[in-house]
Amino acid sequence: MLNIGEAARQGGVSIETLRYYEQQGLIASPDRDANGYRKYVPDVVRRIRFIKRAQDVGFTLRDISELLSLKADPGASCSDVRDRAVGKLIEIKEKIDVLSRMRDVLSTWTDACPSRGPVDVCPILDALDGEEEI
Amino acid sequence: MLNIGEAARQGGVSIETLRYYEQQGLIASPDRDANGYRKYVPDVVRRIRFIKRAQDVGFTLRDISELLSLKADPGASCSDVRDRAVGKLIEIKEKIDVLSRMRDVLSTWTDACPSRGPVDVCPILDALDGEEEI
DNA sequence: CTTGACCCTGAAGTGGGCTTCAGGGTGTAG
DNA sequence: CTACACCCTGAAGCCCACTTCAGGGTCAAG
Repeated sequence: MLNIGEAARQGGVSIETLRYYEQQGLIASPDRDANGYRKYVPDVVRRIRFIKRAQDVGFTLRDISELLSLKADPGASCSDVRDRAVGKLIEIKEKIDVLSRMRDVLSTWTDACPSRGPVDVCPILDALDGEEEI
Repeated sequence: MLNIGEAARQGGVSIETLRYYEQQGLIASPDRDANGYRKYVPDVVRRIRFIKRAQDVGFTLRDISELLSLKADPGASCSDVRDRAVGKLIEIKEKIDVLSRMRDVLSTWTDACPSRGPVDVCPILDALDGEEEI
Protein backbone atom coordinates (compact mmCIF):
# COMPACT_ATOMS: atom_id res chain seq x y z
CA MET A 1 0.00 0.00 0.00
CA LEU A 2 1.20 3.50 -0.86
CA ASN A 3 0.58 6.81 0.80
CA ILE A 4 -0.26 9.72 -1.46
CA GLY A 5 3.29 11.01 -1.70
CA GLU A 6 4.61 7.66 -2.89
CA ALA A 7 1.76 7.17 -5.32
CA ALA A 8 2.32 10.64 -6.75
CA ARG A 9 6.03 10.05 -7.11
CA GLN A 10 5.58 6.72 -8.85
CA GLY A 11 2.87 8.12 -11.08
CA GLY A 12 4.87 11.20 -11.94
CA VAL A 13 2.29 13.72 -10.76
CA SER A 14 1.96 16.01 -7.79
CA ILE A 15 0.04 15.16 -4.64
CA GLU A 16 -2.44 17.93 -5.40
CA THR A 17 -3.02 16.52 -8.86
CA LEU A 18 -3.80 13.15 -7.37
CA ARG A 19 -6.34 14.63 -4.99
CA TYR A 20 -7.77 16.56 -7.91
CA TYR A 21 -8.13 13.38 -9.97
CA GLU A 22 -9.93 11.75 -7.09
CA GLN A 23 -12.27 14.71 -6.81
CA GLN A 24 -12.94 14.50 -10.55
CA GLY A 25 -13.74 10.82 -10.30
CA LEU A 26 -10.76 9.66 -12.36
CA ILE A 27 -9.36 7.71 -9.46
CA ALA A 28 -11.52 5.91 -6.91
CA SER A 29 -11.45 7.28 -3.37
CA PRO A 30 -8.95 5.06 -1.60
CA ASP A 31 -9.38 3.61 1.85
CA ARG A 32 -7.95 5.62 4.71
CA ASP A 33 -5.55 4.80 7.49
CA ALA A 34 -6.54 5.33 11.10
CA ASN A 35 -5.01 8.80 10.87
CA GLY A 36 -7.08 9.69 7.81
CA TYR A 37 -4.23 9.32 5.32
CA ARG A 38 -5.09 7.88 1.92
CA LYS A 39 -3.81 4.33 1.38
CA TYR A 40 -3.53 3.35 -2.25
CA VAL A 41 -3.27 -0.10 -3.75
CA PRO A 42 -0.15 -0.26 -5.93
CA ASP A 43 -2.32 -0.54 -9.03
CA VAL A 44 -3.22 3.13 -8.72
CA VAL A 45 0.10 3.92 -10.34
CA ARG A 46 -1.03 2.14 -13.47
CA ARG A 47 -4.20 4.19 -13.45
CA ILE A 48 -2.29 7.45 -13.06
CA ARG A 49 -0.05 6.53 -15.96
CA PHE A 50 -3.07 5.65 -18.08
CA ILE A 51 -4.40 9.13 -17.45
CA LYS A 52 -1.08 10.76 -18.26
CA ARG A 53 -0.59 8.79 -21.46
CA ALA A 54 -4.09 9.66 -22.58
CA GLN A 55 -3.39 13.31 -21.88
CA ASP A 56 -0.17 13.06 -23.85
CA VAL A 57 -2.11 12.15 -26.98
CA GLY A 58 -4.60 14.94 -26.51
CA PHE A 59 -7.47 13.56 -24.49
CA THR A 60 -9.02 15.87 -21.90
CA LEU A 61 -9.83 14.62 -18.43
CA ARG A 62 -13.45 14.45 -19.48
CA ASP A 63 -12.50 12.26 -22.45
CA ILE A 64 -10.37 10.11 -20.20
CA SER A 65 -13.25 9.67 -17.82
CA GLU A 66 -15.27 8.26 -20.70
CA LEU A 67 -12.43 6.02 -21.82
CA LEU A 68 -12.14 4.64 -18.31
CA SER A 69 -15.86 3.97 -18.23
CA LEU A 70 -15.62 2.08 -21.51
CA LYS A 71 -12.64 0.17 -20.19
CA ALA A 72 -14.65 -0.93 -17.18
CA ASP A 73 -17.80 -1.72 -19.13
CA PRO A 74 -17.96 -5.36 -20.33
CA GLY A 75 -20.71 -4.37 -22.76
CA ALA A 76 -18.58 -1.74 -24.46
CA SER A 77 -17.00 -2.52 -27.77
CA CYS A 78 -13.61 -1.77 -29.13
CA SER A 79 -15.16 0.45 -31.76
CA ASP A 80 -16.47 2.75 -29.02
CA VAL A 81 -12.90 3.39 -28.02
CA ARG A 82 -11.74 3.71 -31.58
CA ASP A 83 -14.46 6.28 -32.26
CA ARG A 84 -13.10 8.52 -29.52
CA ALA A 85 -9.60 8.14 -30.86
CA VAL A 86 -10.69 8.95 -34.39
CA GLY A 87 -12.61 11.97 -33.15
CA LYS A 88 -9.58 13.19 -31.27
CA LEU A 89 -7.43 12.59 -34.31
CA ILE A 90 -9.71 14.82 -36.36
CA GLU A 91 -9.60 17.53 -33.70
CA ILE A 92 -5.83 17.40 -33.65
CA LYS A 93 -5.55 17.54 -37.41
CA GLU A 94 -7.78 20.61 -37.44
CA LYS A 95 -5.57 22.29 -34.87
CA ILE A 96 -2.51 21.44 -36.92
CA ASP A 97 -4.15 22.94 -40.00
CA VAL A 98 -4.95 26.18 -38.19
CA LEU A 99 -1.45 26.42 -36.77
CA SER A 100 0.12 25.59 -40.13
CA ARG A 101 -1.71 28.45 -41.73
CA MET A 102 -0.51 30.78 -38.98
CA ARG A 103 3.01 29.52 -39.48
CA ASP A 104 2.88 30.09 -43.23
CA VAL A 105 1.60 33.64 -42.88
CA LEU A 106 4.13 34.50 -40.19
CA SER A 107 6.93 32.97 -42.27
CA THR A 108 5.99 35.11 -45.23
CA TRP A 109 5.97 38.17 -43.07
CA THR A 110 9.24 37.57 -41.31
CA ASP A 111 10.84 36.80 -44.67
CA ALA A 112 9.53 40.08 -46.03
CA CYS A 113 10.92 42.10 -43.16
CA PRO A 114 14.36 43.61 -43.72
CA SER A 115 14.87 43.64 -39.96
CA ARG A 116 16.12 47.22 -40.03
CA GLY A 117 14.61 50.64 -40.40
CA PRO A 118 11.95 52.34 -38.34
CA VAL A 119 8.55 50.84 -37.60
CA ASP A 120 6.69 53.20 -39.85
CA VAL A 121 7.93 51.21 -42.81
CA CYS A 122 7.54 47.78 -41.21
CA PRO A 123 6.03 45.27 -43.63
CA ILE A 124 4.70 43.18 -40.76
CA LEU A 125 2.77 46.04 -39.22
CA ASP A 126 1.63 46.99 -42.69
CA ALA A 127 0.28 43.52 -43.21
CA LEU A 128 -1.55 43.61 -39.90
CA ASP A 129 -2.88 47.05 -40.62
CA GLY A 130 -3.64 46.53 -44.28
CA GLU A 131 -6.77 45.82 -46.18
CA GLU A 132 -5.64 42.50 -47.63
CA GLU A 133 -7.19 39.43 -46.12
CA ILE A 134 -4.86 36.82 -44.77
CA MET B 1 -18.57 58.98 -35.78
CA LEU B 2 -19.80 55.51 -34.86
CA ASN B 3 -21.66 54.27 -31.86
CA ILE B 4 -20.45 51.04 -30.32
CA GLY B 5 -22.91 48.83 -32.18
CA GLU B 6 -21.82 50.15 -35.54
CA ALA B 7 -18.13 49.96 -34.66
CA ALA B 8 -18.57 46.38 -33.50
CA ARG B 9 -20.44 45.42 -36.64
CA GLN B 10 -17.85 46.95 -38.93
CA GLY B 11 -15.01 45.43 -36.95
CA GLY B 12 -16.61 42.02 -36.84
CA VAL B 13 -16.66 41.72 -33.07
CA SER B 14 -19.32 41.92 -30.39
CA ILE B 15 -20.09 45.04 -28.41
CA GLU B 16 -18.89 43.33 -25.26
CA THR B 17 -15.61 42.44 -26.91
CA LEU B 18 -15.10 46.06 -27.84
CA ARG B 19 -15.69 47.21 -24.29
CA TYR B 20 -13.33 44.47 -23.15
CA TYR B 21 -10.62 45.69 -25.54
CA GLU B 22 -11.06 49.19 -24.17
CA GLN B 23 -10.73 47.89 -20.63
CA GLN B 24 -7.58 46.02 -21.62
CA GLY B 25 -6.10 49.15 -23.15
CA LEU B 26 -6.09 47.83 -26.71
CA ILE B 27 -8.43 50.58 -27.85
CA ALA B 28 -8.34 54.11 -26.45
CA SER B 29 -11.35 55.20 -24.43
CA PRO B 30 -13.45 57.12 -26.93
CA ASP B 31 -15.20 60.40 -26.27
CA ARG B 32 -18.75 60.21 -25.08
CA ASP B 33 -21.96 61.72 -26.31
CA ALA B 34 -24.10 63.82 -24.00
CA ASN B 35 -25.99 60.65 -23.09
CA GLY B 36 -22.81 58.81 -22.16
CA TYR B 37 -22.69 56.67 -25.29
CA ARG B 38 -19.26 55.96 -26.74
CA LYS B 39 -18.54 57.83 -29.97
CA TYR B 40 -15.81 56.26 -32.06
CA VAL B 41 -13.82 57.82 -34.86
CA PRO B 42 -14.15 55.63 -37.97
CA ASP B 43 -10.49 54.68 -37.69
CA VAL B 44 -11.33 52.45 -34.73
CA VAL B 45 -12.49 49.86 -37.23
CA ARG B 46 -8.96 49.64 -38.59
CA ARG B 47 -7.67 49.15 -35.08
CA ILE B 48 -10.17 46.39 -34.38
CA ARG B 49 -9.17 44.61 -37.56
CA PHE B 50 -5.51 44.93 -36.68
CA ILE B 51 -6.25 43.17 -33.43
CA LYS B 52 -8.23 40.44 -35.13
CA ARG B 53 -5.62 39.83 -37.77
CA ALA B 54 -2.91 39.64 -35.15
CA GLN B 55 -5.01 37.13 -33.23
CA ASP B 56 -5.50 35.14 -36.40
CA VAL B 57 -1.77 34.55 -36.68
CA GLY B 58 -1.44 33.56 -33.05
CA PHE B 59 -0.67 36.69 -31.08
CA THR B 60 -2.30 37.01 -27.68
CA LEU B 61 -3.89 40.26 -26.59
CA ARG B 62 -0.83 40.91 -24.47
CA ASP B 63 1.40 40.45 -27.53
CA ILE B 64 -0.86 42.72 -29.53
CA SER B 65 -0.63 45.36 -26.88
CA GLU B 66 3.13 45.32 -27.30
CA LEU B 67 2.88 45.41 -31.08
CA LEU B 68 0.61 48.42 -30.84
CA SER B 69 3.07 50.15 -28.55
CA LEU B 70 5.87 49.50 -31.03
CA LYS B 71 3.68 50.76 -33.82
CA ALA B 72 3.10 54.00 -31.96
CA ASP B 73 6.71 54.41 -30.88
CA PRO B 74 8.81 56.43 -33.37
CA GLY B 75 11.95 55.13 -31.68
CA ALA B 76 11.05 51.49 -32.25
CA SER B 77 12.69 49.61 -35.05
CA CYS B 78 11.33 47.18 -37.53
CA SER B 79 13.46 44.45 -36.03
CA ASP B 80 11.60 44.81 -32.73
CA VAL B 81 8.45 43.81 -34.54
CA ARG B 82 10.19 41.08 -36.47
CA ASP B 83 11.56 39.63 -33.23
CA ARG B 84 8.04 39.19 -31.87
CA ALA B 85 6.94 37.57 -35.10
CA VAL B 86 9.90 35.20 -35.10
CA GLY B 87 9.23 34.33 -31.45
CA LYS B 88 5.62 33.61 -32.23
CA LEU B 89 6.67 31.53 -35.22
CA ILE B 90 8.85 29.38 -32.99
CA GLU B 91 6.02 28.96 -30.50
CA ILE B 92 3.68 27.90 -33.25
CA LYS B 93 6.15 25.44 -34.71
CA GLU B 94 6.59 23.88 -31.29
CA LYS B 95 2.86 23.47 -30.94
CA ILE B 96 2.68 21.90 -34.37
CA ASP B 97 5.43 19.47 -33.40
CA VAL B 98 3.60 18.43 -30.25
CA LEU B 99 0.34 17.98 -32.11
CA SER B 100 2.04 16.09 -34.92
CA ARG B 101 3.42 13.60 -32.46
CA MET B 102 -0.03 13.16 -30.95
CA ARG B 103 -1.47 12.67 -34.41
CA ASP B 104 1.12 10.05 -35.31
CA VAL B 105 0.53 8.06 -32.16
CA LEU B 106 -3.24 8.22 -32.51
CA SER B 107 -2.99 7.23 -36.15
CA THR B 108 -0.96 4.19 -35.27
CA TRP B 109 -3.45 3.23 -32.63
CA THR B 110 -6.57 3.69 -34.73
CA ASP B 111 -4.91 1.75 -37.53
CA ALA B 112 -4.14 -1.08 -35.12
CA CYS B 113 -7.72 -1.26 -33.87
CA PRO B 114 -9.92 -3.80 -35.64
CA SER B 115 -12.94 -1.74 -34.63
CA ARG B 116 -14.80 -4.77 -33.44
CA GLY B 117 -14.70 -7.07 -30.47
CA PRO B 118 -15.05 -6.27 -26.79
CA VAL B 119 -12.99 -3.64 -24.98
CA ASP B 120 -10.97 -6.16 -23.04
CA VAL B 121 -8.99 -6.85 -26.17
CA CYS B 122 -8.81 -3.25 -27.38
CA PRO B 123 -5.34 -2.35 -28.64
CA ILE B 124 -5.90 1.33 -27.91
CA LEU B 125 -6.73 0.73 -24.28
CA ASP B 126 -3.83 -1.69 -24.13
CA ALA B 127 -1.51 1.00 -25.41
CA LEU B 128 -2.79 3.48 -22.87
CA ASP B 129 -2.53 0.93 -20.13
CA GLY B 130 0.75 -0.62 -21.21
CA GLU B 131 4.28 -0.22 -20.09
CA GLU B 132 5.66 1.03 -23.41
CA GLU B 133 6.50 4.71 -23.58
CA ILE B 134 4.85 6.69 -26.30
C1' DC C 1 10.52 18.71 23.15
C1' DT C 2 11.29 20.50 18.94
C1' DT C 3 12.12 20.10 14.15
C1' DG C 4 10.83 18.73 9.83
C1' DA C 5 8.54 15.82 6.61
C1' DC C 6 4.43 14.23 5.69
C1' DC C 7 -0.72 14.31 5.58
C1' DC C 8 -5.73 16.56 5.79
C1' DT C 9 -9.73 20.01 4.26
C1' DG C 10 -12.42 23.44 1.47
C1' DA C 11 -11.97 27.41 -1.05
C1' DA C 12 -9.91 30.52 -4.00
C1' DG C 13 -6.62 31.78 -7.64
C1' DT C 14 -4.36 31.22 -12.46
C1' DG C 15 -4.45 32.30 -17.59
C1' DG C 16 -6.95 33.96 -21.97
C1' DG C 17 -10.55 35.93 -24.02
C1' DC C 18 -14.27 36.68 -23.70
C1' DT C 19 -19.66 36.18 -22.24
C1' DT C 20 -23.33 36.73 -19.11
C1' DC C 21 -25.82 38.86 -15.52
C1' DA C 22 -28.27 42.25 -12.85
C1' DG C 23 -30.11 46.44 -13.02
C1' DG C 24 -30.54 50.29 -15.09
C1' DG C 25 -30.98 54.74 -18.78
C1' DT C 26 -31.93 56.59 -23.90
C1' DG C 27 -34.12 57.23 -28.19
C1' DT C 28 -37.54 56.77 -31.72
C1' DA C 29 -41.46 54.79 -34.30
C1' DG C 30 -46.28 54.05 -34.19
C1' DC D 1 -47.81 55.80 -24.20
C1' DT D 2 -45.72 51.78 -25.15
C1' DA D 3 -42.74 48.81 -27.37
C1' DC D 4 -38.39 48.00 -28.82
C1' DA D 5 -33.66 48.57 -29.99
C1' DC D 6 -29.91 50.49 -28.33
C1' DC D 7 -26.63 52.06 -24.72
C1' DC D 8 -24.37 52.09 -19.72
C1' DT D 9 -21.87 49.88 -15.36
C1' DG D 10 -19.37 46.53 -12.35
C1' DA D 11 -19.12 42.00 -11.20
C1' DA D 12 -19.34 37.31 -11.94
C1' DG D 13 -19.13 33.14 -14.81
C1' DC D 14 -17.01 30.02 -18.32
C1' DC D 15 -13.42 26.38 -19.76
C1' DC D 16 -9.47 23.42 -18.31
C1' DA D 17 -6.24 21.41 -15.39
C1' DC D 18 -4.30 22.40 -12.06
C1' DT D 19 -1.93 25.25 -8.13
C1' DT D 20 -2.05 27.91 -4.09
C1' DC D 21 -3.76 29.28 0.25
C1' DA D 22 -5.20 29.17 4.99
C1' DG D 23 -5.25 26.60 8.76
C1' DG D 24 -4.57 22.55 10.81
C1' DG D 25 -3.21 17.31 12.34
C1' DT D 26 0.50 13.18 12.42
C1' DC D 27 4.69 11.01 13.09
C1' DA D 28 9.61 9.72 13.49
C1' DA D 29 14.34 11.26 14.53
C1' DG D 30 17.52 13.50 17.54
